[in-house]
Amino acid sequence: MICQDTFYRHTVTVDSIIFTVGNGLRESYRKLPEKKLQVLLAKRAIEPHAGKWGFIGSIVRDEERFDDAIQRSLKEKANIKDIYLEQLYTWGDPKRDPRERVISASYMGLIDSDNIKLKAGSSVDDVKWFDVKVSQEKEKTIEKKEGYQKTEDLEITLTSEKLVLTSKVKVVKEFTKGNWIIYTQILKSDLAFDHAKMLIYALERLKNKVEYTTIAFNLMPEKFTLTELQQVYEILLDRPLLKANFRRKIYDMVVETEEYEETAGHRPSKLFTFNTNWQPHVF
Amino acid sequence: MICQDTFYRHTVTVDSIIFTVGNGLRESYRKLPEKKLQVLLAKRAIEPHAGKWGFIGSIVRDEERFDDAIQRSLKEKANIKDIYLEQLYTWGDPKRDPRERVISASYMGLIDSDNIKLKAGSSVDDVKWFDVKVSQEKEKTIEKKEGYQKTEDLEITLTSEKLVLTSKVKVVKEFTKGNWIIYTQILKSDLAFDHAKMLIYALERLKNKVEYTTIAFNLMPEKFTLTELQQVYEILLDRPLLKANFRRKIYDMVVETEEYEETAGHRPSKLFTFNTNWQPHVF
DNA sequence: TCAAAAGTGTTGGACCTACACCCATGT
DNA sequence: ACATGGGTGTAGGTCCAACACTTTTGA
Repeated sequence: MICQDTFYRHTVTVDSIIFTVGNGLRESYRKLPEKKLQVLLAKRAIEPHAGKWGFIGSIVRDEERFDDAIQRSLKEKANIKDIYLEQLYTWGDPKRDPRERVISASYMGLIDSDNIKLKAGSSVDDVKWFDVKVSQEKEKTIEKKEGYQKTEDLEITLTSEKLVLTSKVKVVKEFTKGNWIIYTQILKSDLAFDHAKMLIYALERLKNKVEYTTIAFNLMPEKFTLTELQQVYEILLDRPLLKANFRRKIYDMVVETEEYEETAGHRPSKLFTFNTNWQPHVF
Repeated sequence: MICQDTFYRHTVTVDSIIFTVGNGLRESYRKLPEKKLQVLLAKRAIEPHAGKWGFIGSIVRDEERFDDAIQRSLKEKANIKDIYLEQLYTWGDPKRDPRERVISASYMGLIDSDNIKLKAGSSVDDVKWFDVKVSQEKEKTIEKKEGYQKTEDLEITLTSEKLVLTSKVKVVKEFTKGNWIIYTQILKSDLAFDHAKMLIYALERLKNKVEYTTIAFNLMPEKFTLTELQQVYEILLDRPLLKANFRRKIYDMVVETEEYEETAGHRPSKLFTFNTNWQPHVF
């Protein structure tokens, strides 16, 4: 049995879920452009799922570190270099790839898309930013003996110009004896593999981390206005924030510059940068 | 190149880092027993690292889900069944196994050790709870251009009766542009593989999760006193808590029973159970 | 009687929420 | 003039840390 075990070998990939916040339309000369959450997808040129859109990833080669595989795939396939990434979760379901078992370690990255010139590379036909919209279709909470269970049907809509990809995912969150157990099931998806699941998972983590870290700053350009920063927070948290309170909260994390945004229709706003001396309160 | 990639195959394992809180000595008839954090280790019967102590794990078989592999290995090797586990991190360094590349998905579990009868099973010579002590030997913070860097030398001491295992680990935490990047390096370790790294990582996560979840309840028996619960929190957080404040904080999460602890030397304390109707404030 | 722990009440401060208000700009 | 966003002040409430105090028990 010991010797047998040494024969089990698996294909392992890394996949990156890259988010950015893009500008929408400017309604009038007075109004600021709307911001919107976007995710990077590539159109697969190779089987399986050739022609479908999915996250950028790659098979991990012999003697290749995960980090190297991730950075290599992003460079080769989309022309993205040296970005902040963090490991999210490793997906091990034997059936997640239709042909053979493939284990995938997923990573999340956040970038300012204005700093990046996307370019489709090897084994992908196209790379694009897709606007992300998740809406809850149904929701049900039932009491259980030791806790309760919440079922949500989510519809994910990803749009890029005329392209629209939709997925439906059922999320069952069970709270038993103090622990969350979460099952996710894809009901229908235009995305490759189980990437709809990965997206839901990444969005959840993103929301959580925005609250108690400074990851949101990865989405900002070098210099930004406080309203821009607030818009980014609002989009990530998916709720409106009060200006005065938001500013007090992030006061220590930013430093003002001497520059102003030359806008139109209203008072110009000061530009800020990230305060590199800022320290989180707890280590 | 596409065809080439399909040939890369890797051995994948799952490893479980199981914590419990055990009782120490009772100094006098009046005093309560000291509590101490413990971690489960097995003495490896097979190569590589035969004879060394390490976490319980197993190679993931064909068509086997990660969860199944974890639960199987715990049952086969230590006689532990159906416990709460959560995925921690996947370690992909090509050199982490001395013989061939092995990728490991690590899981963290918390149990009440009194509910478990440990029994060494296949491919392990022994399984034991080890008291965990981590002490900081050196610490240095240096300012960098965009942030700062903190270096810690940690000494990990794991003890079980007469057995003492020590490890020294250097942790470099870099805070750059709002992101934590953490490198860990094992200087010296009595544990198998990179398990010292895994332990440090798990302890960090454990501390964080105790603050904003109810995982600590996994360490408690069905019925417990509030002081016992507080002791568990104190050990996990590694700092003393004030009784009155602690009780107000966990007030909603517990329900009192009619029973009392028959103690000695002081006023008997009421026994509580976890409140299964308790809901975290934010979903 | 007394050491140890069980258990509760109070106070001041930090922080958060909500809202109100004034300022500066381009058309 | 005015719509729009820039920017700041304040009042009220909640939560938390720190401390003080009373109660109950077994030896």
